[in-house]
Amino acid sequence: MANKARDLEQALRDAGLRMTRQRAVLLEVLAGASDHPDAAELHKRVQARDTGVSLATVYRTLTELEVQGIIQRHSFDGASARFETCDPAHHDHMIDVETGAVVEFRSDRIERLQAEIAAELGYDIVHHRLELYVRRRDKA
Amino acid sequence: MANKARDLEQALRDAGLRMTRQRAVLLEVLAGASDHPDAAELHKRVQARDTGVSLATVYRTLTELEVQGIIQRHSFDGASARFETCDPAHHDHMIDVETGAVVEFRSDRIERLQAEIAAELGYDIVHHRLELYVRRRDKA
DNA sequence: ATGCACATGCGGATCATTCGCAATTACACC
DNA sequence: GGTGTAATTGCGAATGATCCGCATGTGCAT
Repeated sequence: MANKARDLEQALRDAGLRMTRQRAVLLEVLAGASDHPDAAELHKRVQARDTGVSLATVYRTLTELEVQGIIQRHSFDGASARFETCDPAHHDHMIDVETGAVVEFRSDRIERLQAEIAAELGYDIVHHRLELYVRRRDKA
Repeated sequence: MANKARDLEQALRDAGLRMTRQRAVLLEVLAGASDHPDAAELHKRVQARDTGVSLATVYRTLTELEVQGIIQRHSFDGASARFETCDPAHHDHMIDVETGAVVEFRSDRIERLQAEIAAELGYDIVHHRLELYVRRRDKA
């Protein structure tokens, strides 16, 4: 897993987008984020490396990256959108309602059931969203 | 299914809220809505019965009703929030990405799997959100 | 009936996000 | 290494959804 930022840059170039200074910084930040930051947080992190990047550009680039399928945008419970790079494998989210921490998980069985349900009603799934809002189980 | 509006009124009163002309109309509209309207749409329907109800009041009342657990607020994919009265039975949503239509469904198997997954990671589910964004299957 | 806390209606305020537009700049081509 | 052109950027202003402040109105317990 050498350089994730490089992979993102390549993906961006492959999508026919130009590599700019501001995009490079944003990609580095995205590559280094293990959490799920929102646009304002990303902007802050980007500014820490290069003060010459506007929030508008962060938004524009995030939108572009999302359209190109390079990153994903999540809107948990009506708050501002949060982003993450597209992992090779799809996953859903579990949000700890007390700490706000996000845990990723995946269940092929659930995925299969979803497809079945949609099919029964005559639909194909374009994408889905499964979020479990949880609380750490009381340890006795 | 006698008078749903009456039930809502009772719930509102039981919650210690006052019954006003504007709330009565909104409750009637909510009781009669089989779809999942947003605040603007609800306001429009309310105005059709009584022009003297402001959008701010619709918002305030919807928020109050949600807090009291009388209605539910859903935020599908970053669009404006949509509301529905709380049904006795929980259900999830399937949103037609082309028409915006919402279909309700429920799968006990999925619910069970969700609980299992959370339990495995040491969590209890507080609530969840499962949305399938779908497209009508091409009928050959 | 009466009072007063709760509601309402405005318009203005927020918050996240987007847009218009003029100034830059990446990158293909020479 | 120049050059041209279309993609990008940075502002600040525009949006759209939703909420707030405050003065006025009104349910409802007494």
